[in-house]
Amino acid sequence: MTPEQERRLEEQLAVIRRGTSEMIPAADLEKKVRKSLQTGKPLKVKLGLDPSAPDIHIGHTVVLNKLRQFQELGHVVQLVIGDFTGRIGDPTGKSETRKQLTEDEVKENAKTYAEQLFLILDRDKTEIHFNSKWLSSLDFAAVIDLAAKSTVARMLERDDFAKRYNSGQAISIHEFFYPLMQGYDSVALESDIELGGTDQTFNLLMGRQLQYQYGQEEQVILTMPLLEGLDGVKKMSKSLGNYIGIDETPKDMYGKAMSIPDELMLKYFELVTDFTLEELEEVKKGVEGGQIHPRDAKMKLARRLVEMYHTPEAADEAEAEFRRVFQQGALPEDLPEKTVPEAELEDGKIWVVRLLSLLELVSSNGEARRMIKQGAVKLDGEKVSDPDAQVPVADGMVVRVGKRRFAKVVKK
RNA sequence: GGAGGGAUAGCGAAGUGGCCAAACGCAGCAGACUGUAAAUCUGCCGGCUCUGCCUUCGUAGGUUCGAAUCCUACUCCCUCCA
Repeated sequence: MTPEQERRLEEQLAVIRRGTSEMIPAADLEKKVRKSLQTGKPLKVKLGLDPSAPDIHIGHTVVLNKLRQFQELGHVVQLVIGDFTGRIGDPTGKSETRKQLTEDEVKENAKTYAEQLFLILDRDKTEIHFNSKWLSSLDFAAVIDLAAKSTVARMLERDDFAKRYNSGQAISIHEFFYPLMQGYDSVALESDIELGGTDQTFNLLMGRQLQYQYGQEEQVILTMPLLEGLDGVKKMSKSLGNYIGIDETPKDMYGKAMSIPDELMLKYFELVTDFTLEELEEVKKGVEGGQIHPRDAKMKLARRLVEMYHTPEAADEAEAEFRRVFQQGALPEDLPEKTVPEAELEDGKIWVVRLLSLLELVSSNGEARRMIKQGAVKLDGEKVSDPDAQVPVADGMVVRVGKRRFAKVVKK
Protein backbone atom coordinates (compact mmCIF):
# COMPACT_ATOMS: atom_id res chain seq x y z
CA MET A 1 0.00 0.00 0.00
CA THR A 2 1.17 3.48 -0.76
CA PRO A 3 1.38 5.98 2.09
CA GLU A 4 -1.56 7.73 0.52
CA GLN A 5 -3.60 4.53 0.74
CA GLU A 6 -2.53 4.01 4.33
CA ARG A 7 -3.75 7.46 5.15
CA ARG A 8 -7.08 6.80 3.53
CA LEU A 9 -7.38 3.52 5.36
CA GLU A 10 -7.03 5.28 8.68
CA GLU A 11 -9.48 7.90 7.58
CA GLN A 12 -12.07 5.35 6.57
CA LEU A 13 -11.69 3.37 9.75
CA ALA A 14 -12.14 6.49 11.85
CA VAL A 15 -15.38 7.32 10.10
CA ILE A 16 -16.65 3.78 10.36
CA ARG A 17 -15.79 3.46 14.01
CA ARG A 18 -17.60 6.58 15.07
CA GLY A 19 -20.68 5.83 17.13
CA THR A 20 -20.60 2.10 16.50
CA SER A 21 -21.25 -0.23 19.33
CA GLU A 22 -19.29 -3.26 18.16
CA MET A 23 -17.21 -4.36 15.21
CA ILE A 24 -16.84 -8.08 14.93
CA PRO A 25 -14.03 -8.69 14.34
CA ALA A 26 -12.35 -5.34 14.13
CA ALA A 27 -9.26 -6.81 12.50
CA ASP A 28 -11.27 -8.16 9.59
CA LEU A 29 -12.80 -4.79 9.01
CA GLU A 30 -9.40 -3.32 8.50
CA LYS A 31 -8.51 -6.17 6.17
CA LYS A 32 -11.63 -5.62 4.10
CA VAL A 33 -11.14 -1.90 3.79
CA ARG A 34 -7.49 -2.39 2.94
CA LYS A 35 -8.35 -4.80 0.19
CA SER A 36 -10.98 -2.49 -1.18
CA LEU A 37 -8.47 0.33 -1.35
CA GLN A 38 -5.93 -1.84 -3.09
CA THR A 39 -8.28 -3.32 -5.64
CA GLY A 40 -10.48 -0.28 -6.03
CA LYS A 41 -13.51 -2.48 -5.48
CA PRO A 42 -16.16 -1.04 -3.18
CA LEU A 43 -17.32 -3.05 -0.19
CA LYS A 44 -20.83 -4.44 -0.17
CA VAL A 45 -22.57 -3.25 2.95
CA LYS A 46 -25.82 -4.98 3.74
CA LEU A 47 -28.82 -3.91 5.76
CA GLY A 48 -31.94 -6.00 6.19
CA LEU A 49 -35.29 -4.28 6.32
CA ASP A 50 -38.59 -5.44 7.65
CA PRO A 51 -41.18 -4.87 4.93
CA SER A 52 -44.13 -4.50 7.23
CA ALA A 53 -43.29 -1.17 8.79
CA PRO A 54 -42.33 1.21 6.07
CA ASP A 55 -42.40 4.32 8.16
CA ILE A 56 -38.92 5.35 8.97
CA HIS A 57 -38.23 7.11 12.22
CA ILE A 58 -35.06 8.60 13.54
CA GLY A 59 -34.28 5.40 15.43
CA HIS A 60 -33.68 3.78 12.06
CA THR A 61 -31.49 6.62 11.00
CA VAL A 62 -28.78 5.59 13.42
CA VAL A 63 -27.99 2.70 11.11
CA LEU A 64 -28.87 4.60 7.95
CA ASN A 65 -26.49 7.40 8.76
CA LYS A 66 -23.76 4.86 9.07
CA LEU A 67 -24.66 3.42 5.69
CA ARG A 68 -24.55 6.88 4.25
CA GLN A 69 -21.04 7.26 5.59
CA PHE A 70 -20.03 4.07 3.86
CA GLN A 71 -21.38 5.46 0.64
CA GLU A 72 -19.45 8.64 1.12
CA LEU A 73 -16.38 6.48 1.44
CA GLY A 74 -17.21 4.98 -1.92
CA HIS A 75 -18.84 1.74 -0.87
CA VAL A 76 -22.06 0.17 -2.00
CA VAL A 77 -25.14 -0.45 0.09
CA GLN A 78 -27.26 -3.57 -0.29
CA LEU A 79 -30.73 -3.09 1.10
CA VAL A 80 -32.49 -6.36 1.58
CA ILE A 81 -36.23 -6.14 1.83
CA GLY A 82 -37.38 -9.15 3.76
CA ASP A 83 -40.45 -9.78 1.70
CA PHE A 84 -40.17 -13.53 2.03
CA THR A 85 -39.76 -13.30 5.75
CA GLY A 86 -42.65 -10.90 5.87
CA ARG A 87 -44.88 -13.22 3.94
CA ILE A 88 -44.46 -15.96 6.48
CA GLY A 89 -45.27 -13.66 9.34
CA ASP A 90 -43.49 -13.25 12.60
CA PRO A 91 -44.64 -15.65 15.30
CA THR A 92 -43.15 -14.00 18.35
CA GLY A 93 -46.03 -11.68 19.15
CA LYS A 94 -48.50 -13.97 20.81
CA SER A 95 -51.35 -11.53 20.90
CA GLU A 96 -51.24 -10.48 17.30
CA THR A 97 -49.72 -12.58 14.61
CA ARG A 98 -48.00 -10.24 12.31
CA LYS A 99 -50.04 -9.55 9.30
CA GLN A 100 -48.94 -11.53 6.32
CA LEU A 101 -48.26 -9.28 3.44
CA THR A 102 -49.30 -9.77 -0.12
CA GLU A 103 -46.91 -9.18 -2.94
CA ASP A 104 -48.57 -5.92 -3.83
CA GLU A 105 -48.36 -4.67 -0.30
CA VAL A 106 -44.70 -5.52 -0.16
CA LYS A 107 -44.11 -3.64 -3.39
CA GLU A 108 -46.05 -0.69 -2.11
CA ASN A 109 -44.11 -0.68 1.13
CA ALA A 110 -40.85 -0.99 -0.69
CA LYS A 111 -41.71 2.09 -2.67
CA THR A 112 -42.48 4.01 0.49
CA TYR A 113 -39.24 2.79 1.96
CA ALA A 114 -37.27 3.91 -1.02
CA GLU A 115 -38.76 7.39 -0.91
CA GLN A 116 -37.87 7.81 2.72
CA LEU A 117 -34.53 6.04 2.61
CA PHE A 118 -33.25 8.20 -0.16
CA LEU A 119 -33.66 11.22 2.04
CA ILE A 120 -30.57 9.83 3.68
CA LEU A 121 -28.96 7.38 1.30
CA ASP A 122 -27.34 7.97 -2.06
CA ARG A 123 -29.57 6.42 -4.65
CA ASP A 124 -26.72 5.73 -7.04
CA LYS A 125 -24.80 3.68 -4.55
CA THR A 126 -27.71 1.64 -3.32
CA GLU A 127 -28.91 -1.75 -4.50
CA ILE A 128 -32.34 -2.95 -3.48
CA HIS A 129 -32.91 -6.67 -3.17
CA PHE A 130 -35.91 -8.74 -2.22
CA ASN A 131 -35.02 -11.88 -0.37
CA SER A 132 -37.88 -13.87 -1.87
CA LYS A 133 -35.73 -13.92 -4.98
CA TRP A 134 -33.47 -16.57 -3.53
CA LEU A 135 -35.44 -17.85 -0.55
CA SER A 136 -38.64 -18.77 -2.33
CA SER A 137 -36.88 -21.13 -4.69
CA LEU A 138 -35.16 -23.21 -2.03
CA ASP A 139 -36.62 -26.71 -1.96
CA PHE A 140 -37.06 -28.75 1.16
CA ALA A 141 -33.74 -30.52 0.76
CA ALA A 142 -31.98 -27.18 0.57
CA VAL A 143 -33.81 -25.98 3.63
CA ILE A 144 -32.74 -29.06 5.57
CA ASP A 145 -29.23 -28.48 4.38
CA LEU A 146 -29.41 -24.93 5.66
CA ALA A 147 -30.88 -26.05 8.96
CA ALA A 148 -28.09 -28.57 9.36
CA LYS A 149 -25.59 -25.76 9.46
CA SER A 150 -26.60 -24.66 12.90
CA THR A 151 -27.53 -26.32 16.15
CA VAL A 152 -30.22 -25.98 18.75
CA ALA A 153 -27.68 -25.11 21.40
CA ARG A 154 -26.40 -22.32 19.23
CA MET A 155 -29.90 -21.02 18.63
CA LEU A 156 -30.52 -21.00 22.33
CA GLU A 157 -27.62 -18.65 22.74
CA ARG A 158 -29.77 -15.95 21.32
CA ASP A 159 -30.94 -13.86 24.18
CA ASP A 160 -34.64 -13.79 23.57
CA PHE A 161 -34.76 -17.49 22.74
CA ALA A 162 -32.85 -18.27 25.91
CA LYS A 163 -35.18 -16.19 27.99
CA ARG A 164 -38.27 -17.71 26.54
CA TYR A 165 -36.90 -21.19 26.78
CA ASN A 166 -35.95 -20.77 30.41
CA SER A 167 -39.22 -19.23 31.38
CA GLY A 168 -41.14 -21.98 29.69
CA GLN A 169 -42.54 -19.95 26.86
CA ALA A 170 -43.07 -21.43 23.46
CA ILE A 171 -40.56 -21.20 20.67
CA SER A 172 -41.81 -22.41 17.33
CA ILE A 173 -39.44 -24.36 15.18
CA HIS A 174 -39.73 -21.98 12.32
CA GLU A 175 -38.54 -19.13 14.49
CA PHE A 176 -35.16 -20.75 14.28
CA PHE A 177 -35.31 -20.13 10.58
CA TYR A 178 -35.41 -16.39 10.89
CA PRO A 179 -31.75 -16.05 11.75
CA LEU A 180 -30.96 -18.68 9.14
CA MET A 181 -32.86 -16.83 6.46
CA GLN A 182 -31.30 -13.54 7.32
CA GLY A 183 -27.89 -15.17 7.33
CA TYR A 184 -28.58 -16.80 4.02
CA ASP A 185 -29.27 -13.38 2.55
CA SER A 186 -25.65 -12.55 3.21
CA VAL A 187 -24.60 -15.72 1.43
CA ALA A 188 -26.76 -14.91 -1.56
CA LEU A 189 -25.39 -11.40 -1.81
CA GLU A 190 -21.83 -12.17 -0.75
CA SER A 191 -21.93 -9.21 1.61
CA ASP A 192 -18.74 -7.84 3.05
CA ILE A 193 -20.27 -6.04 5.96
CA GLU A 194 -23.64 -6.21 7.63
CA LEU A 195 -25.08 -3.49 9.79
CA GLY A 196 -27.74 -3.67 12.43
CA GLY A 197 -28.77 -2.61 15.89
CA THR A 198 -27.15 -4.33 18.84
CA ASP A 199 -30.28 -6.43 19.19
CA GLN A 200 -29.44 -7.95 15.84
CA THR A 201 -26.03 -9.22 16.85
CA PHE A 202 -27.02 -12.86 16.88
CA ASN A 203 -28.67 -12.76 13.49
CA LEU A 204 -25.74 -10.91 12.03
CA LEU A 205 -23.32 -13.45 13.37
CA MET A 206 -25.38 -16.16 11.78
CA GLY A 207 -24.63 -14.56 8.45
CA ARG A 208 -20.94 -14.87 9.18
CA GLN A 209 -21.27 -18.48 10.15
CA LEU A 210 -23.28 -19.40 7.10
CA GLN A 211 -20.96 -17.63 4.73
CA TYR A 212 -18.13 -19.62 6.24
CA GLN A 213 -20.03 -22.85 5.83
CA TYR A 214 -20.84 -22.02 2.24
CA GLY A 215 -17.20 -21.37 1.58
CA GLN A 216 -17.31 -17.59 1.41
CA GLU A 217 -15.27 -14.91 3.06
CA GLU A 218 -17.12 -13.96 6.20
CA GLN A 219 -18.81 -10.62 6.55
CA VAL A 220 -17.86 -8.18 9.24
CA ILE A 221 -20.53 -7.28 11.73
CA LEU A 222 -21.13 -3.72 12.70
CA THR A 223 -23.67 -3.02 15.36
CA MET A 224 -25.07 0.36 16.26
CA PRO A 225 -26.49 1.33 19.63
CA LEU A 226 -30.25 1.21 19.95
CA LEU A 227 -31.88 4.55 20.32
CA GLU A 228 -34.34 4.89 23.14
CA GLY A 229 -37.59 6.54 22.19
CA LEU A 230 -39.32 9.59 23.63
CA ASP A 231 -40.05 7.76 26.86
CA GLY A 232 -36.34 7.41 27.38
CA VAL A 233 -36.56 3.76 28.26
CA LYS A 234 -37.77 1.59 25.46
CA LYS A 235 -36.28 1.23 22.04
CA MET A 236 -37.78 3.69 19.63
CA SER A 237 -40.45 1.96 17.64
CA LYS A 238 -43.56 2.77 15.80
CA SER A 239 -45.70 0.29 17.65
CA LEU A 240 -44.75 1.81 20.97
CA GLY A 241 -45.58 5.25 19.68
CA ASN A 242 -42.41 6.72 21.13
CA TYR A 243 -40.87 7.75 17.88
CA ILE A 244 -40.07 10.74 15.74
CA GLY A 245 -40.82 10.00 12.10
CA ILE A 246 -38.54 11.52 9.52
CA ASP A 247 -41.45 12.74 7.46
CA GLU A 248 -43.28 14.38 10.32
CA THR A 249 -44.19 18.02 10.24
CA PRO A 250 -41.53 20.43 11.49
CA LYS A 251 -43.78 21.36 14.39
CA ASP A 252 -44.22 17.79 15.59
CA MET A 253 -40.62 16.90 15.04
CA TYR A 254 -39.46 19.86 17.05
CA GLY A 255 -41.94 19.27 19.82
CA LYS A 256 -41.19 15.61 20.09
CA ALA A 257 -37.48 16.24 20.20
CA MET A 258 -38.08 18.63 23.09
CA SER A 259 -39.91 15.95 24.99
CA ILE A 260 -37.07 13.50 25.26
CA PRO A 261 -35.63 13.16 28.74
CA ASP A 262 -32.59 15.34 29.34
CA GLU A 263 -30.33 12.38 29.95
CA LEU A 264 -30.90 11.14 26.46
CA MET A 265 -30.01 14.37 24.76
CA LEU A 266 -26.36 13.70 24.13
CA LYS A 267 -27.04 10.30 22.72
CA TYR A 268 -29.40 11.88 20.24
CA PHE A 269 -26.81 14.46 19.38
CA GLU A 270 -24.33 11.74 18.68
CA LEU A 271 -26.47 9.25 16.84
CA VAL A 272 -29.09 11.08 14.87
CA THR A 273 -27.65 14.44 13.93
CA ASP A 274 -24.81 15.40 11.66
CA PHE A 275 -23.03 17.58 14.18
CA THR A 276 -19.29 17.23 13.93
CA LEU A 277 -17.28 15.59 16.66
CA GLU A 278 -16.07 19.01 17.79
CA GLU A 279 -19.56 20.45 18.01
CA LEU A 280 -20.64 17.41 19.92
CA GLU A 281 -17.84 17.78 22.39
CA GLU A 282 -18.69 21.42 22.89
CA VAL A 283 -22.31 20.72 23.72
CA LYS A 284 -21.34 17.90 26.01
CA LYS A 285 -18.91 20.01 27.98
CA GLY A 286 -21.29 22.93 28.06
CA VAL A 287 -24.15 20.93 29.48
CA GLU A 288 -22.06 19.02 31.95
CA GLY A 289 -20.25 22.14 33.06
CA GLY A 290 -23.47 24.08 33.41
CA GLN A 291 -22.64 26.78 30.87
CA ILE A 292 -25.33 25.57 28.52
CA HIS A 293 -28.86 25.28 29.75
CA PRO A 294 -30.19 21.77 29.04
CA ARG A 295 -33.26 23.29 27.48
CA ASP A 296 -31.17 25.34 25.08
CA ALA A 297 -29.10 22.33 24.16
CA LYS A 298 -32.24 20.41 23.46
CA MET A 299 -33.58 23.23 21.37
CA LYS A 300 -30.43 23.06 19.33
CA LEU A 301 -31.01 19.37 18.82
CA ALA A 302 -34.63 19.87 17.86
CA ARG A 303 -33.65 22.60 15.46
CA ARG A 304 -31.05 20.54 13.74
CA LEU A 305 -33.40 17.63 13.28
CA VAL A 306 -35.92 19.84 11.54
CA GLU A 307 -33.16 21.34 9.41
CA MET A 308 -32.01 17.91 8.36
CA TYR A 309 -35.37 16.67 7.20
CA HIS A 310 -36.98 19.97 6.26
CA THR A 311 -35.40 23.40 5.93
CA PRO A 312 -33.77 25.99 8.17
CA GLU A 313 -36.80 28.21 7.65
CA ALA A 314 -39.08 25.44 8.84
CA ALA A 315 -36.86 25.06 11.87
CA ASP A 316 -37.23 28.75 12.65
CA GLU A 317 -40.96 28.50 12.48
CA ALA A 318 -41.13 25.36 14.54
CA GLU A 319 -39.00 26.97 17.19
CA ALA A 320 -41.02 30.17 17.26
CA GLU A 321 -44.16 28.10 17.53
CA PHE A 322 -42.75 26.08 20.38
CA ARG A 323 -41.80 29.23 22.26
CA ARG A 324 -45.20 30.73 21.72
CA VAL A 325 -47.23 27.72 22.75
CA PHE A 326 -45.20 26.11 25.49
CA GLN A 327 -43.03 28.77 26.95
CA GLN A 328 -45.60 31.53 26.82
CA GLY A 329 -48.70 29.41 26.90
CA ALA A 330 -50.07 31.32 23.95
CA LEU A 331 -52.02 30.00 21.04
CA PRO A 332 -50.43 28.24 18.12
CA GLU A 333 -50.14 29.97 14.78
CA ASP A 334 -52.76 28.11 12.88
CA LEU A 335 -55.55 26.48 14.76
CA PRO A 336 -57.46 23.61 13.27
CA GLU A 337 -60.95 24.78 12.41
CA LYS A 338 -63.92 22.66 13.34
CA THR A 339 -67.51 23.28 12.47
CA VAL A 340 -70.38 23.34 14.88
CA PRO A 341 -73.76 22.96 13.16
CA GLU A 342 -76.37 25.54 14.10
CA ALA A 343 -78.74 22.71 14.81
CA GLU A 344 -76.69 21.82 17.88
CA LEU A 345 -77.31 25.21 19.40
CA GLU A 346 -80.14 26.30 21.56
CA ASP A 347 -80.43 30.06 22.01
CA GLY A 348 -76.87 30.18 20.69
CA LYS A 349 -75.72 27.97 23.52
CA ILE A 350 -74.45 24.44 23.83
CA TRP A 351 -73.52 22.01 26.61
CA VAL A 352 -69.73 22.25 27.09
CA VAL A 353 -69.28 18.52 27.13
CA ARG A 354 -71.13 18.20 23.85
CA LEU A 355 -69.05 20.99 22.41
CA LEU A 356 -65.78 19.29 23.23
CA SER A 357 -67.01 16.06 21.66
CA LEU A 358 -68.16 17.81 18.54
CA LEU A 359 -64.79 19.45 18.16
CA GLU A 360 -63.13 16.05 18.62
CA LEU A 361 -60.99 17.36 21.42
CA VAL A 362 -61.95 14.48 23.68
CA SER A 363 -62.56 10.81 23.08
CA SER A 364 -65.67 10.53 25.20
CA ASN A 365 -68.05 12.65 27.21
CA GLY A 366 -66.58 11.13 30.31
CA GLU A 367 -63.21 12.45 29.32
CA ALA A 368 -64.70 15.84 28.65
CA ARG A 369 -66.11 15.93 32.17
CA ARG A 370 -62.79 14.91 33.58
CA MET A 371 -60.94 17.58 31.67
CA ILE A 372 -63.39 20.20 32.90
CA LYS A 373 -63.11 19.04 36.49
CA GLN A 374 -59.35 19.15 36.25
CA GLY A 375 -59.44 22.69 35.00
CA ALA A 376 -58.04 21.92 31.60
CA VAL A 377 -60.74 23.49 29.49
CA LYS A 378 -60.71 27.07 28.30
CA LEU A 379 -63.05 28.90 25.97
CA ASP A 380 -61.42 31.99 24.55
CA GLY A 381 -59.06 31.88 27.49
CA GLU A 382 -61.83 31.59 30.07
CA LYS A 383 -61.63 28.51 32.23
CA VAL A 384 -64.77 26.40 32.38
CA SER A 385 -65.24 24.54 35.63
CA ASP A 386 -68.81 23.32 35.53
CA PRO A 387 -69.33 20.14 33.48
CA ASP A 388 -73.01 20.91 33.19
CA ALA A 389 -72.55 24.42 31.88
CA GLN A 390 -74.34 25.67 28.79
CA VAL A 391 -71.99 27.97 26.95
CA PRO A 392 -72.55 30.48 24.19
CA VAL A 393 -70.84 29.67 20.92
CA ALA A 394 -69.36 32.42 18.83
CA ASP A 395 -67.86 32.13 15.40
CA GLY A 396 -64.09 31.98 15.71
CA MET A 397 -64.16 31.01 19.36
CA VAL A 398 -61.03 29.21 20.47
CA VAL A 399 -61.49 26.09 22.53
CA ARG A 400 -58.53 24.70 24.36
CA VAL A 401 -58.12 21.45 26.26
CA GLY A 402 -54.89 21.14 28.16
CA LYS A 403 -51.75 22.51 26.60
CA ARG A 404 -51.83 20.73 23.34
CA ARG A 405 -55.36 20.44 22.09
CA PHE A 406 -56.97 23.35 20.33
CA ALA A 407 -59.81 24.07 17.97
CA LYS A 408 -61.30 27.12 16.39
CA VAL A 409 -65.05 27.08 16.09
CA VAL A 410 -66.77 27.69 12.79
CA LYS A 411 -70.52 27.93 12.93
CA LYS A 412 -72.51 26.43 10.17
C1' G B 1 -51.82 -40.02 23.72
C1' G B 2 -51.77 -38.80 29.32
C1' A B 3 -51.48 -35.25 33.51
C1' G B 4 -51.59 -30.38 35.05
C1' G B 5 -51.65 -24.86 34.68
C1' G B 6 -53.77 -20.58 32.47
C1' A B 7 -57.13 -16.83 29.65
C1' U B 8 -58.98 -10.18 34.13
C1' A B 9 -59.34 -3.03 31.57
C1' G B 10 -53.90 -0.42 26.33
C1' C B 11 -49.95 -3.74 28.66
C1' G B 12 -48.27 -6.44 33.09
C1' A B 13 -50.57 -8.36 37.37
C1' A B 14 -54.05 -9.03 42.06
C1' G B 15 -58.77 -10.73 43.11
C1' U B 16 -61.53 -17.47 44.27
C1' G B 17 -69.87 -15.85 46.06
C1' G B 18 -71.96 -9.80 47.97
C1' C B 19 -67.67 -4.31 50.56
C1' C B 20 -65.68 -5.27 42.38
C1' A B 21 -66.19 -0.76 37.31
C1' A B 22 -62.40 -4.59 39.79
C1' A B 23 -55.94 -3.62 44.20
C1' C B 24 -51.08 -2.48 42.38
C1' G B 25 -47.30 -1.28 38.58
C1' C B 26 -46.38 0.64 33.56
C1' A B 27 -48.20 3.51 29.62
C1' G B 28 -51.64 7.64 28.76
C1' C B 29 -54.12 12.35 30.14
C1' A B 30 -54.67 16.74 33.29
C1' G B 31 -53.06 20.19 37.15
C1' A B 32 -49.02 22.41 39.99
C1' C B 33 -44.11 23.59 39.75
C1' U B 34 -40.12 24.41 36.46
C1' G B 35 -35.66 24.91 32.88
C1' U B 36 -39.11 22.20 28.01
C1' A B 37 -44.11 18.55 25.84
C1' A B 38 -37.27 16.98 30.85
C1' A B 39 -37.44 15.79 36.16
C1' U B 40 -40.62 15.97 40.52
C1' C B 41 -45.35 16.19 43.06
C1' U B 42 -50.86 15.70 42.88
C1' G B 43 -55.21 14.02 40.50
C1' C B 44 -57.69 11.26 36.68
C1' C B 45 -57.61 6.98 33.84
C1' G B 46 -65.02 1.53 30.68
C1' G B 47 -69.54 4.14 28.72
C1' C B 48 -73.75 7.38 29.56
C1' U B 49 -78.70 12.18 29.66
C1' C B 50 -72.97 11.09 35.86
C1' U B 51 -74.58 12.10 43.66
C1' G B 52 -77.58 7.67 39.51
C1' C B 53 -77.68 4.17 35.44
C1' C B 54 -75.60 0.75 31.70
C1' U B 55 -71.99 -2.80 29.68
C1' U B 56 -67.28 -5.37 30.98
C1' C B 57 -63.12 -10.19 33.91
C1' G B 58 -61.70 -16.03 26.82
C1' U B 59 -66.96 -17.87 24.40
C1' A B 60 -71.88 -20.01 25.27
C1' G B 61 -75.13 -21.80 28.71
C1' G B 62 -76.41 -22.99 34.00
C1' U B 63 -76.69 -22.67 39.72
C1' U B 64 -77.84 -18.50 43.07
C1' C B 65 -81.62 -13.25 45.98
C1' G B 66 -76.54 -12.14 44.13
C1' A B 67 -70.92 -14.68 39.95
C1' A B 68 -64.61 -12.16 37.60
C1' U B 69 -65.29 -15.74 41.56
C1' C B 70 -69.31 -22.13 41.72
C1' C B 71 -71.06 -25.90 37.64
C1' U B 72 -71.24 -27.61 32.27
C1' A B 73 -69.63 -27.37 27.33
C1' C B 74 -66.52 -25.01 23.88
C1' U B 75 -62.19 -22.11 21.96
C1' C B 76 -57.26 -20.69 22.49
C1' C B 77 -52.45 -20.81 25.07
C1' C B 78 -48.61 -22.98 28.12
C1' U B 79 -45.90 -26.81 30.97
C1' C B 80 -44.53 -31.72 32.19
C1' C B 81 -44.68 -37.01 30.92
C1' A B 82 -44.92 -40.41 26.52
